[in-house]
Amino acid sequence: MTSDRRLQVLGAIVQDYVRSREPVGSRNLVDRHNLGVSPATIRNDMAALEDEGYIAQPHTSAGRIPTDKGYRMFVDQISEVKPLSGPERRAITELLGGAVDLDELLERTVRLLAHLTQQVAVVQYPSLRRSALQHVELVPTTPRRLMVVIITSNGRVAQRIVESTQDLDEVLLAELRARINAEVAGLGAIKARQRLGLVAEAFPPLDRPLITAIVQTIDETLSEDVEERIVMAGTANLARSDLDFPRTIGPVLEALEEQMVLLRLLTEMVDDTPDQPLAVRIGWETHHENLAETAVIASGYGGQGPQAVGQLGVLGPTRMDYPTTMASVRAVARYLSRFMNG
Amino acid sequence: MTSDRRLQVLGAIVQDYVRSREPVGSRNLVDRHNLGVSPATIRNDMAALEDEGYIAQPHTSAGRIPTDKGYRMFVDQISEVKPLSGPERRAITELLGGAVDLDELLERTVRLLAHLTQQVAVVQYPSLRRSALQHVELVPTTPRRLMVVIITSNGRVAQRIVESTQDLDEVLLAELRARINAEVAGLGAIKARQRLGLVAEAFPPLDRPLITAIVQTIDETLSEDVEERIVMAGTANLARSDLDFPRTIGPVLEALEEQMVLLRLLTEMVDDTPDQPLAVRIGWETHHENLAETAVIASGYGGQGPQAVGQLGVLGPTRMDYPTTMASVRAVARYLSRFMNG
DNA sequence: GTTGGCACTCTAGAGGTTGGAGTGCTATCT
DNA sequence: AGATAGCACTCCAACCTCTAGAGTGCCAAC
Repeated sequence: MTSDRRLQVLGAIVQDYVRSREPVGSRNLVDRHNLGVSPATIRNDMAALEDEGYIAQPHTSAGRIPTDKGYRMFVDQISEVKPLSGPERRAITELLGGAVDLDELLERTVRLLAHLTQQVAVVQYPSLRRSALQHVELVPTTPRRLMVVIITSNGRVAQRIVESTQDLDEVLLAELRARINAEVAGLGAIKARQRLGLVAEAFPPLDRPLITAIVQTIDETLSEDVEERIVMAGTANLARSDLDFPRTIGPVLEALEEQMVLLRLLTEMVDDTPDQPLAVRIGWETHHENLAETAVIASGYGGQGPQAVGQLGVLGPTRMDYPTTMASVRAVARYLSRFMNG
Repeated sequence: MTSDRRLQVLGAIVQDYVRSREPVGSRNLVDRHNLGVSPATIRNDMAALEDEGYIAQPHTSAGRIPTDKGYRMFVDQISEVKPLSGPERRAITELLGGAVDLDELLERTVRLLAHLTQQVAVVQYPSLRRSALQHVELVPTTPRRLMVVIITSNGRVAQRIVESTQDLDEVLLAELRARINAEVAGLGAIKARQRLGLVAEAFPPLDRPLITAIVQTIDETLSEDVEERIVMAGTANLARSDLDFPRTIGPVLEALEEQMVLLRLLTEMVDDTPDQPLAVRIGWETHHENLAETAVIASGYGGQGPQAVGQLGVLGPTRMDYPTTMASVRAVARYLSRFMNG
């Protein structure tokens, strides 16, 4: 990639292809974008771009379409992400501000994102591992069964059942509850787990088994992957783009059902580029066969880079409007961060 | 519908069409099912069936396909639902038995159902309105903010935030918590709501505003539709059948995103036929344009008929294997009931 | 490095044709 | 009266063939 104009040509091809969904030829290109040169010149550039692997032709004597590598170059070229319009921002503020609890906030966020981008949107619940604890509650539900409720400062609530071998003592529970909360309230999960180990020592040996069980349950809950959850919206948008890539919708839906795959992908993505606010994976870059023709745009929220408490993003065909979609993802991530406590 | 053989013919048409996905003609029919009569005779029966609206032809000189009315007749004809095989039952028991909390139980259930039927599966969370309360917890999260956590006997946990105008008094909260639980624990939501009104009276007027707010929040949570939730799985199965009804997948996905629509449909269905264990809606019977070519099979779980605590079901093309699917839905509903406490 | 010209390639779409599956009807048989 | 064989008719789906048009690559000229 040397010439400056070639970049321009690549960008034009991407834009036109995204618009028209059809291979774009040299004549059309000079007509729509005033490049100031003749089709023949463009053809030379195109040949060069094809040699370098940025574009390809479906068949001889058809126009060119961008390759994954071409999209990648295009995306990397995007420097400034354009902000949303005033009314859009106001609408978002109003929508997200009206949410009454975390579930609703995330539900509204994911719908908003799907609506803005016209793609499939995904939002991960705040990871317990990276959240700060607000409160731990011990609720006896039967004489020998206890529900441990963990509440984070960003509003997430997790529950676990603990079975006891002996009848539960209300006084002991109250003391334990106070102790645990004094120890861990306000702390991040990692520090909290360290502190939890000390709690048992303050109690008589007779009570240790129960306390250890409880502490261990909390510890597991704070560390395990099982607690990771995601919400999704906009799958109907897949069917819209179905018209052009009909064979792909099945695999994509399959991938969406594999929540673990999605979660891993999202975290990987943002971890790989900790300094960038937005992470983009295009086609094979997802390393997932079912997503070979899909692009993913993701961002952390509720904290900068590695401190992000969760991820959100959008999946769509590689042939998507990257600038606009990236703008939406970034904006929604910011608004979600703002509206989430802690 | 008079002749006995005509019913047989209708059934044969339904079966063949479900298998082959192609209009079925008279010759093929007599070949595959040994009806003991000639094609010409069948043609007469088919003409009659068409007059009565049970079957139709896509175009003149094509075979017949069942109409919604035809499927309906076929389904109503199914008397005994065949049980699952031994290994299947064992696998289900093992799978559902391994769930550690309600979220996981429902998640596993919906995946199981999707897998068994190869369709889209839907499971509604136990409705708070029809669940028995187990415990209400009041957790102060900031000096003036309170989280009300409601736990039902079937393991559902709902939370709500209550803001107070004055600093919260720990002693008062303890008393209130004890009082509320003494009043409502073990009761169904309806009775609990009645009892809740009495709680405030036992406290000094000064504390009434806060208590009223709390009680009202609980009351709302127990009554509101907003708390209804569903989980879904198997949307990828839509793409499989996509090959034959490609235009329909979009609308269906849209309908699936409208969770309210689904919820209403499920409840309506089971309410309409309170005595039947299974409810079936075929095509237009759903009264929903997007589901015009979709059939829904639903069942309540966790209680007989109107006492069911929630619904579960399956959506698929009207051209589906009703007997098998119905068997799966019924079986899964039973197993879920069994594995859910309360 | 750019451009015009030109021969070449390939696809998508428009007719045109045909085989086969299916129907409805009528006359006949039981 | 119901069942059947025969027959003429219909219509789709599949297969050809053909062509127009868009696009390319390359070469010679600017």
